[in-house]
Amino acid sequence: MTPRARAVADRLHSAAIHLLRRVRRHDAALGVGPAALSALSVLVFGGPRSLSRLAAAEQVRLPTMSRIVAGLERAGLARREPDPTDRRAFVIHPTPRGRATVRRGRRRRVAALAALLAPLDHRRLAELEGAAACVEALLEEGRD
Amino acid sequence: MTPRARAVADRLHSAAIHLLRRVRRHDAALGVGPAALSALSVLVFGGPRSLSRLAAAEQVRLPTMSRIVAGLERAGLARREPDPTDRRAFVIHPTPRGRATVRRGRRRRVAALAALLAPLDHRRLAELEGAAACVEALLEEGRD
DNA sequence: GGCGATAGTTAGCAGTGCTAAGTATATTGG
DNA sequence: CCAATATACTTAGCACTGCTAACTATCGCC
Repeated sequence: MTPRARAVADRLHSAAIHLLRRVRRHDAALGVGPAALSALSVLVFGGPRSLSRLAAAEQVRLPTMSRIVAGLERAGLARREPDPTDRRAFVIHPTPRGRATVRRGRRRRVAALAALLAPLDHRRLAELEGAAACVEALLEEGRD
Repeated sequence: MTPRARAVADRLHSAAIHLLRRVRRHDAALGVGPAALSALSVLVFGGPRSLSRLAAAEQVRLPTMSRIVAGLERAGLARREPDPTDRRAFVIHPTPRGRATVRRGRRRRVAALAALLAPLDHRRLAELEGAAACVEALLEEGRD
């Protein structure tokens, strides 16, 4: 373990915490919590899936995701269909309202970050995007 | 607002959420919540300060930070000294145990991220560090 | 001295994480 | 084929962390 990796890990952690705190207020205006919004995004962009698979994608335990999906249903943002191949399971789908909510949240978030990203040139933007993609890829493959 | 910025904002948001969920479990072993740990880190690395200034640094409201600091005190990780220049205010200091806890959390976090960052070459590491620094700098100057 | 601003607390709510324990269905081994 | 085990999900209950509203105490200024 190099001091280099230590420093990078610390900075990533800190930057992630502060970035999320910044956007949190704007997401709050949607009336949907951050975890619910993130799960809904997965359904919209990654496609419908079972509760278990959604929980795995979000790195959260089953009961947590169960409650989140119950909230999404209550809010009319997702619905569950029976899984024809397994009567224990459901397939969770986003509703049209759910899709609209994800789009709206995305717009708000972008508006909030616009002021931040504005001063960056293309090279800098590309670096940020590359870094984010890199982190996501590492998390994906390093799935314990 | 370019589609480019939209895409970058989305990826940053998603990467931040998933990165934090990954490290959360390891931080849980400390017996200190993530917000408390982050506040304590600020005290350790950024120096003692008042509740208000700590809340501002963490982008959190006063009552939230008040409760967090109360918890840190109860756990023996921080203590408050009266501010000699203002009898309404306190200066929050980390205790030796608080410093040790931050160090331990840092070690655990690094161990957790080590497996992720291991496959990266120096160029990639530098890119991640640059991106994190960039985000922090933007958040700092864009302080509303 | 008094008035508005600032530092902090308390109470109470919502959201999100967890484990433990229970139900229902699937799968597997004898 | 039936019993044991494993899996999908729910419910209950706890902890942490965000918020606003309402309060107290002090500060700074006229």
